[in-house]
Amino acid sequence: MTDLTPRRVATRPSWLISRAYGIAHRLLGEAFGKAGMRGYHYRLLAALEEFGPASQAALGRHTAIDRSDVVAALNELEAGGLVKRAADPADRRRNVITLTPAGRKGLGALDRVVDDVQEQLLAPLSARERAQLVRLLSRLVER
Amino acid sequence: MTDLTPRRVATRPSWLISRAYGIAHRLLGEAFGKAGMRGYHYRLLAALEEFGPASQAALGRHTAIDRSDVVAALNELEAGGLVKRAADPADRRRNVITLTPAGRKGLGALDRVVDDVQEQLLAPLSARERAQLVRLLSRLVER
DNA sequence: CGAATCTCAGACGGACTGAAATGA
DNA sequence: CTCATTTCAGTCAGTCTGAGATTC
Repeated sequence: MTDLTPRRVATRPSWLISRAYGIAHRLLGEAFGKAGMRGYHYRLLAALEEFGPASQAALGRHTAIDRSDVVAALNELEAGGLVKRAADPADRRRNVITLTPAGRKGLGALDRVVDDVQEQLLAPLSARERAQLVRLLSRLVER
Repeated sequence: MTDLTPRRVATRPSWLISRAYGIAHRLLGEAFGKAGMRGYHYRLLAALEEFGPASQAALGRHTAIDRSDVVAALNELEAGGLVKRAADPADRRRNVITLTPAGRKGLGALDRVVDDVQEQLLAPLSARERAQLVRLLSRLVER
């Protein structure tokens, strides 16, 4: 595969990033799938844990998930008992989303799943090289 | 945006790779769009230049583009006069695709477009750091 | 016969848009 | 009246699947 793609393509940094993304995306998809979840669920749970109960719109901003997709993913999380929806008494347009104890536990389990994926993803690199890669990518990404 | 996303997400290597991919994808899309092209066109032209005239199936393998999408992209390239389709006399199931002189010129122009994007993408890094990043990503990707 | 090639039509999941309903 | 929020329906581009026709 790699040796088949044209050299002018295969050597470009943007191509390497695309391939790395493809690998990460596949690993994450498989790992979340085995846990009956998707990335959206993890990001939403993580935002709730870090920022506390929030409206759906706020969750959308924290996670960069589209407002429509926040609705759908929360429906699923709520059906699984991982979050609770409640009307905000202070502003009745809002639903306040709260992490349940089960949600907190589920988040912990997903943390381990995600850590596993990082390990697989970075397997070819030493600890020193991993730190270097993270440093470089952080600079690339924070512009 | 970055400072809003949950820390457990934002610090993970797979997330950094996703963000880098997002940036690269956007820059490439915009740049190709201005040239009236898409990534598929570039990859097909590059494969033709590097490997010589080829069947559509072979092009699909070299570029990892789906058989159906190869058909569509070649239709567009042919309409623009960048490639020529001809029946293979040795195996009449095949179309042999050939780069035209205009196609070779177009590929050169796209090379410059793509190089521009690399420059924008890597702008935050020094030459030394860019080489380091490429080295690390290559290791990550060739497993 | 089975296998490969080209082509088209349609499917399919992910991301986004528009608009309605509600309320600040 | 304007703006924000929640929700649903529908769109849209990118990718892949199925099936048919042809040829090996």
